[in-house]
Amino acid sequence: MFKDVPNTVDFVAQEHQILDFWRDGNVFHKLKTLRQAAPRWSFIDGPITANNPMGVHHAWGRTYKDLFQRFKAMQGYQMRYQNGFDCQGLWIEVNVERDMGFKAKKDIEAYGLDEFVNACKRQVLRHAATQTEQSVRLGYWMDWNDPDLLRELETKMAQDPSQTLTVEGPNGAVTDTVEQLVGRLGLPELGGSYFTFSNENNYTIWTMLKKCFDRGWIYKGTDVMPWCSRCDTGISQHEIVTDGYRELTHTSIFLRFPLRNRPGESLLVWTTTPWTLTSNVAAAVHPDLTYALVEQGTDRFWLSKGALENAIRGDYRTLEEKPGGELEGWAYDGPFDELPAQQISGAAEGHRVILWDEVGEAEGTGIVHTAPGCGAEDFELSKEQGLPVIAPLGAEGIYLDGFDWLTGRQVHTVADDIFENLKQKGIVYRLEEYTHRYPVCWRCEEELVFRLVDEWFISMGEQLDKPYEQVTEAEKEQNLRYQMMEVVLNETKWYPSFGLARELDWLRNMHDWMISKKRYWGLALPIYECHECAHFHVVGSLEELKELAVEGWDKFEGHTPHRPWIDAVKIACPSCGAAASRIPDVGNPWLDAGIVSFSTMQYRTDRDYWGQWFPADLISESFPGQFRNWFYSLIAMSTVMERRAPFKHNFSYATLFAEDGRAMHKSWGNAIWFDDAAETMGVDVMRWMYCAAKPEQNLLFGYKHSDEVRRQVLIPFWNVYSFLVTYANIDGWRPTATLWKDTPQRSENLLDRWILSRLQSTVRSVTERLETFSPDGACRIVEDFLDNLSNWYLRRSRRRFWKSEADTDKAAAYQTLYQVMVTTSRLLAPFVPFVTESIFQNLVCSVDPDAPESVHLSDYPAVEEGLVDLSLEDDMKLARDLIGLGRAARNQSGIKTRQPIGRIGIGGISEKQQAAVNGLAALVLDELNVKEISFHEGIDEFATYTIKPNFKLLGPKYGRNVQAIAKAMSATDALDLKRELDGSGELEIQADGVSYRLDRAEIDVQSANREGYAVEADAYKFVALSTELTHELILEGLARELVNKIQQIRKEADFNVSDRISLSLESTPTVHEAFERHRAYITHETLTTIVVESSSPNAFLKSQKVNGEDATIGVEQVT
RNA sequence: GGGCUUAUAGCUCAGACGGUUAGAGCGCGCGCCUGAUAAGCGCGAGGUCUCUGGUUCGACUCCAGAUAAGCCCA
Repeated sequence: MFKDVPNTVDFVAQEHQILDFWRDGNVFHKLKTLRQAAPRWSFIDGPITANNPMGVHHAWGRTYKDLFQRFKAMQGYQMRYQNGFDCQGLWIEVNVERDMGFKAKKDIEAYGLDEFVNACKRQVLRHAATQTEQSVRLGYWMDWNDPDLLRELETKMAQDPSQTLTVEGPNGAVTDTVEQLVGRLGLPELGGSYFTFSNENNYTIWTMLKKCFDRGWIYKGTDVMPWCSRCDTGISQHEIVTDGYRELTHTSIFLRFPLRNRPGESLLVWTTTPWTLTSNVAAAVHPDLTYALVEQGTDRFWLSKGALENAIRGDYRTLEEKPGGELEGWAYDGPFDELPAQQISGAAEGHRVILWDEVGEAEGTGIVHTAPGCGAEDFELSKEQGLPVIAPLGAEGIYLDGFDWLTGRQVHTVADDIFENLKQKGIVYRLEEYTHRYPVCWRCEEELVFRLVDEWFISMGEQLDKPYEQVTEAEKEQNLRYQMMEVVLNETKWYPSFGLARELDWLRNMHDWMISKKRYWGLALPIYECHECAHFHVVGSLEELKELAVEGWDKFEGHTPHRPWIDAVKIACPSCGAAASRIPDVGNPWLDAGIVSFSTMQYRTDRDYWGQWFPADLISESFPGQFRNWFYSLIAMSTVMERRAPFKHNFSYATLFAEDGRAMHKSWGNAIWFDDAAETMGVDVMRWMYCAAKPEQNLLFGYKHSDEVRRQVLIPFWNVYSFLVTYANIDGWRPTATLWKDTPQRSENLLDRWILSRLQSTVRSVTERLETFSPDGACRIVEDFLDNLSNWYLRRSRRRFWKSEADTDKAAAYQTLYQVMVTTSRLLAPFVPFVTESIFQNLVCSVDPDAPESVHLSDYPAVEEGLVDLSLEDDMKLARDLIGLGRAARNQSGIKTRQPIGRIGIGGISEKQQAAVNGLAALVLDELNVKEISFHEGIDEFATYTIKPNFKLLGPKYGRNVQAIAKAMSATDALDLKRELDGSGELEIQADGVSYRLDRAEIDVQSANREGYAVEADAYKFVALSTELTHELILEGLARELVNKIQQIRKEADFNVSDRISLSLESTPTVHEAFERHRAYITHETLTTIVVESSSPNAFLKSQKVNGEDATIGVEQVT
């Protein structure tokens, strides 16, 4: 006996049972053992930030990762199964700051850097534990750490990081301090997920930076960049995440810059950032725009003609016009010339009009206030034009010395006072509220300002003014940019394919990579600056550091390479020998993630091992953002290290939204937490939603969608399984132990042969789709197959299972359905690992003691070519099409399916197809409830025709003349054409004076209309049913109706399906005639053993209409 | 301003290689089935396949341009 399978199932509860089964049976480790000598398939996981619980959007990506890994495992490959956690950087810091209630960097310093860094590590461990548990819940098979161990480490880190602890690793016990154990997580001796805060990850980045340094690609640059004054750090181009802008309203100001040599005249200037006016050095105009001098009261302004309407309020008079070019060099009084910073820099003295092509007049005044210390474009301009640079802001957005009353003030607090100051100076024209998209800090939402800073960069190579194809080898040799493009073009494939174009676009245009950040928790950049000789040196390894160290080594030793411990070490400057300190900056976190194709695969310690796994066969992440983030950093670092691409295939996918089409947002009430989704929908359902989604399109995720998937995919699948087990148990049918993997025997039954062929075709297509990274295509194919299985094979086969005698046909039905279900479970195991496991356990493991103990330890099904019968699949398709047409005809005529019909006529199909229909006639007759089928050449008996050319054949043959032929055909009576065609087998058509001979195949004959028949037709074939009902047919219809009614009454009376009954019937003579004529049939179908004249008082009685005739039916159980 | 993507039924989406009745699910209407049944099946209504040009005998499909939306960059 199989374990009973109810037709309703709690998928969620079942998933928990399966999880227990996998865990208790160590099934994942058995899989690794099973494949340990197999060929390798390399997947590199993009690290998930261990900063929050996992979201349903993460589950999308993780489902893909698991899908491909499970698929490849069943195909017989070994894998590394290493998950990754992203651990360092500002996003971790920000959350820890928030938890601790810190407002600014000085709070961190007051708290103590060592404690803060420790807290960051603990935060990572905590969330890594949670995300691990959630991933396991999803069914994501990876070499996971024990979450309890991660929590234990977190606790012990809080107690005392220097205490010693022993933990079990894959190759035995490892003893070390807690701090070092945490620093060694993910390394071979400890196993489990990799953590980007690991010592190995950090030191491998050092190796990479050293290579850059040796090539002269690392430099310290001065730049004006977006700055968050709260985080007190620059926001690099590479890390502004998707929504780094907000719609914000600021008070903008129109003000006058009085011209020094044109008394009474001013430039009218506009800005939305009044704090930058302190640092004005020039005013830019477009050389080709027209500028006007307008008079308003006693004021005279210059501004661009196109900006007049927008800028000027009230009446004015235009006095004069000049092209912008003629304004060049005009000197003016700046708004803050009294400030020491203006005086010392020479800006106050030198204010003048400059020309700039980027000036526009769509907003503002067409004259752009230029402050090179406060804006990136302005800074560029200052370099071109030799303008002084005034940098007003220091750390935390505080005005520096030289700004008088502003010095010491915070930039976000000064706007009103600046307006007041300018009003007193009498140069304000007007203020205006202005709404625009303004950059904000992607972590804390603080409005960004632009600040002149020193940061460290990796040079990405000059952008050459020519297409990639024309870049020479010699140029490439020196240029990381083109080396990256080269490896990407030559060695990688992208899914969806447009990913390649997007990555190349980024590579072509990317700026140098800013790798420094003035923060605390992250990679310690191994850059040592000598204050004696200004030389800087990059240290490439721990060993080199030790060798060069001149002080502080004792304070660092035993710690992970993080601040503050690493900062204690000073080295001897390789140039002058003086003691040099590490720059205090930490690294950009994409360095951490980008190095993992080296750091996690023992690049530094076991180059052979690394070579076996590099490059990855696959990486997979969500594409928004990653083209310039992880994909980019991975490629950049791999190119620096080896000038090779880090992966062969990149499968990426879009963004997950809520069902309302908007981003999920807690405050909008449309967010769904992973845990809730998993326990409500079940993860198999979620996984199917993810797999079936088109990866290049955004996925709308929600409960409505999940209900649909459950109803349309999982429940039908489960119901077929439930049906099989239920009847197998009733019949005592048992498969032989090896039946699940035996080649199916040839069944005499066409349905069996058909479904087995369909199964093979499905196996073939699904495998192809998975091999080409098209899971959505695979899902569509599977859904089609499940529909075939459930709504055709099983529906048509039901009676084969019910019949009481155990004949060969019944055995064939059981064997077939059994083998189909087992193979389908294996086929779907990578997609929906839980339900398929449940089915496999019951159908296979309970029978065959030698079977793999899990479906996931079995092999992926291979196509059994011998079972493929494409012509049978075509024939069945034809039969189903005809049945569809027949049903449509019934619908049209209003004759329900229970009413038998004498004959249907079928036409428009070839003789071969007729033979096929004859072969499947029993099916067609039964489905349509008709007595016989007749075939017809033409439809004239049932309807009229339309005749059209077969465009597909005639188009290539006659070209444009096809249209003329079509016209000529439609002008002729279709019946005449049909007769001619039937007579001679061909058709002669005169069109535009030319005569064409068309044979049968070149003509489409289509039907329409009806006359006493109900006819339905598609492009070439038709089904006509005779609507005439003989007395015999009517009686038979009544009989079937009676069976139906009696069955319903049985159900209303709450009888069991196997209860025998006595029956009474009181009705019209016609109904009694029908009953007598079909008595055997009716009593057999309804399990009636006694027919009584009048019912006993205990009988269940019901009066109703039966096909319009009054009838009272009584039923009673017979004991 | 540049790169990439998307535009098909009320909604969510399918529609290699261009072929003349453009499909599914949901929703809606009608019907069927009832030994998978708090399911299932069928039929129907509903679409100028965003617009404009072009290529072609023929364009939802290919090309160009426009419009709108999204992502990225400037």
